[in-house]
Amino acid sequence: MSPKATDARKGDILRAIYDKLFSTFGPQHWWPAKTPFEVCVGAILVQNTNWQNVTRAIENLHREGLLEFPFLQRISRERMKTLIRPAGYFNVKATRLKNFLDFLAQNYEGDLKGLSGKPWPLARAELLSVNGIGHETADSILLYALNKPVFVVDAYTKRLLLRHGFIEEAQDYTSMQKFFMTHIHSDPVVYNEYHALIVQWGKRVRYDAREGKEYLLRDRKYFL
DNA sequence: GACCAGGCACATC
DNA sequence: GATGTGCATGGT
Repeated sequence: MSPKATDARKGDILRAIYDKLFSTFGPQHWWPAKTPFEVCVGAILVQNTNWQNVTRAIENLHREGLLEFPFLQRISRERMKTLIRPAGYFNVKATRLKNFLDFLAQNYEGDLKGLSGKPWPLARAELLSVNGIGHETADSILLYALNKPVFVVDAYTKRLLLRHGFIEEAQDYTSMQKFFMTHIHSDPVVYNEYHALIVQWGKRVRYDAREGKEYLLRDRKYFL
């Protein structure tokens, strides 16, 4: 894309990519969780880890009946570590989960509705103040647990923006998020689907430098 | 055995 | 402010 592409043009391309991804991969039905609380737990456990490992940890918690705030909040750090072990980084993630649970307990009596009732920029700032919750985790919670119109940026998102020439070099999280949120109308349903589709894109699509095109891993057909 | 996967905080310069 | 490093499991 030419650096001089107008903002309107960039928006058009961004929407065209969405359409192509949706027609290729279909609705993603994110977040794969039963409750908003489970989304929060998953959002912390998935940090720098593949989702399959997280599902093992979630299953452990579910089997023990711990996927509800009052029960999870009560268990020891050691038991937490044992149960979430398959998600990797279990020492740091146990601490981060505890930090999040303490935050919920101290400010909202363990009820996500209290957090959800606040304007999302405020809720976002509060989440970011929790040690172990960074931009992506906070935004995943806001979008996928609380249904707020916040775009989630991840490593795949950055790759897509670079690949398609929307940006020329890596930019910080906030600017990449702003890019999507200024070009795609504010809608949690669309933001939900777009981010999930970008993750599919990252997993299922590779770049052929010789052809300068992308192809689907499943059949090597060219794509985008 | 190397590399990767839906980050984040902290140390160091 | 930029860059480097530790954290850990399970699949390919």
